Order: sequence, then structure tokens, then C-alpha cells
Amino acid sequence: MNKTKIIDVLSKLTKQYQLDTSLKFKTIALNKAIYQLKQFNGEITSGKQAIADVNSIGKGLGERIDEIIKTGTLSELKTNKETSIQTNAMDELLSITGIGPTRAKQYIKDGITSVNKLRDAIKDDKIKITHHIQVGIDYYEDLTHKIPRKEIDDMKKILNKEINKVDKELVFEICGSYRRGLSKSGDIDLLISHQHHISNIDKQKYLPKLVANLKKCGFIIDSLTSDGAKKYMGICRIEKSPYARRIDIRCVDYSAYYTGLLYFTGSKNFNILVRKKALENGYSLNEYSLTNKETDEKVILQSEKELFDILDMEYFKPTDRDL
DNA sequence: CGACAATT
DNA sequence: CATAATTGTCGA
Repeated sequence: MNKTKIIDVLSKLTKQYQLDTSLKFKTIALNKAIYQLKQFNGEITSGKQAIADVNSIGKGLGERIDEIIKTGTLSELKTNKETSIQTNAMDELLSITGIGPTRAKQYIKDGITSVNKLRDAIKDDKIKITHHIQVGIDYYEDLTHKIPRKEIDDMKKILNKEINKVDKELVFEICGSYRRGLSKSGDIDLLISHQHHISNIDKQKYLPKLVANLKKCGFIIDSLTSDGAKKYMGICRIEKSPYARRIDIRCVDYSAYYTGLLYFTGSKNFNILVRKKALENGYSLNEYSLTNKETDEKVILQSEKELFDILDMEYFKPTDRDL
């Protein structure tokens, strides 16, 4: 009860912070603190107690929590209509892919406060936009919908067929929340590699070839990137589905396949856990490699399981990584 | 080309 | 102090 109120007020404060790009890192810190407050099971009785019991809360936030407990709000929180219009506009504009804080702020200054107003401004030739933003607007409604697992199962068949057409020995996996077994996903996160190319896989042009095939068969219907040999971002759709979907494809050297698989499967919290475990065991881990810090040697993994063994931790199935 | 924006 | 790499856009 008490905690919810505090989170509620602090959430309003982050939205207000978002309007000022110079407060970028304060916003990040505040969001981190809100996340920790949500994780914390228990009452918040004072700022002092919050500092002691909850991670990511320091002196400044402690004082703010005391103020919220005492007055129910924060004096720095603006309540005027203008600010609330701006925070809502910021939320909506930032939800368009291709628009970040800098552009959103500029648009709001120009009186563009919603997706529809942005559409009008483009139609009336008032502003210029990137291709990425155009695609973000074109598919805005579609992309608000989550993807049912069954639909990705169907996509997997198409992907398997087209990947095989490029090269029979390519390996691939759909990562992200799909691999973690969730019933819905925000996008499709595809990782591809090839056992015989331990480095410079991009020279083989597997990714551009695959993208060309996926366009030809009608699966990919629009693109956010075009020339990349390592990373592709675009829009896809299967006939049965009422909505277009976001797809990301990464092509990595086989030497980085299993670290990439781990990284792109997540979850974010699980990755943090494994990286920490790696450090404790004298290794550093990122999406590209597992490196022994003593010898500076990179371990070329042959499976995910091998990574868990080296780090002396029990194997986590993908479906157990949703922390 | 380099600086900047945005994404993951 | 604040993740790093990839890609796209714009202006000199």
C-alpha cells in the first residue's frame, strides 16, 4: 500500500525527468531504484529504512521517500497541464521505433505530440523523417501487439526452409522470450551461424542472402536496415497473422555462437547472474566470448552446457532463465 | 568522413 | 562514472 504510493510518485518523476535530456543518467538511476522497490517485499517506513533495505537507493532518494510519506507527493513534481501533456507526448513518441529522446523532444517543441499529429506533419511536408521512423509509423498499431508463441512456431518452419536454401550447414536459433518458453513475445530474435566459419563469417554474405530470400518469399515485408552483414532489423508477417511483426537477425562467427545464444536468449537478469559468476571464476563473459582473465585466452565453446560447466554452475534450461 | 541518433 | 557494436542520416 505504502510502497505502491511511493512507486507511483517516483514513476511520475521519471516521466518528468524524461523531458530533460540532460537528466539522462538521473532518469536511469531513478528507474533502477523503482525496479528495486518493486522487487522488495516489505513495507517502506522511512527514507532511512529504504536506504538500508533496498538496493539502488541513496541519500537523495531517501529524502524524497520521506517527503512522499509525509506529504503524499513531491514538491519538485509539476502538476500543471502543460507538463502532463508533454510527458504523455513523450511516452507516445518514444514508443515509435526510430524515435529516441532527441527527436521526441524536438517534435514536442514543434507541437507534434502524438503519432497522428506526426502523420499529419509528414503529410503536410512540415518535417523530414528517416526511413526507420516511416516504417515505425506505418506499422505502429501492428507493433503494439505481442506475438503468440504458435505464430513463431509457424515462422520457424519458413525460416528453417529459407536458411537451408542459403546453405545447408547454417545453424540457427530463435532466441529471446520465445526460447525461454514464454507464450507471447515482443519480437522475433534470430541468431544464425555456420560451423565452418570460426571468424569473418560476414564475408560469406549469409545474412544478405537470407534476407533476400525472406523478402522474395514474402516473409519480410519492410526493412529498418539494409546493408548490414552482421545485423538486420525489419518487419515480417505470415499470411495467417493479422499483424506485421518486428524481426532482428544476427549473423555471428561460430566462435561466438554459444556466447551469443546465451546473451540473446536472456533474460537480462539471467545474463547479469551468469556474467557475475564468470567474474567469480576468473573469466569475463560477453556476447562475443568467454575469456580467461589469467591467460587472456578465449574459450571456444561447443555448447551452452560447456559454459555452465566451466563456470561451475548448474545447467539452466532456456525455460529456467526467465528471472 | 566524422558526428550524432537510435536500436539491441 | 554511466555497455558496446552496428547501422543510418546529415552536413562539411
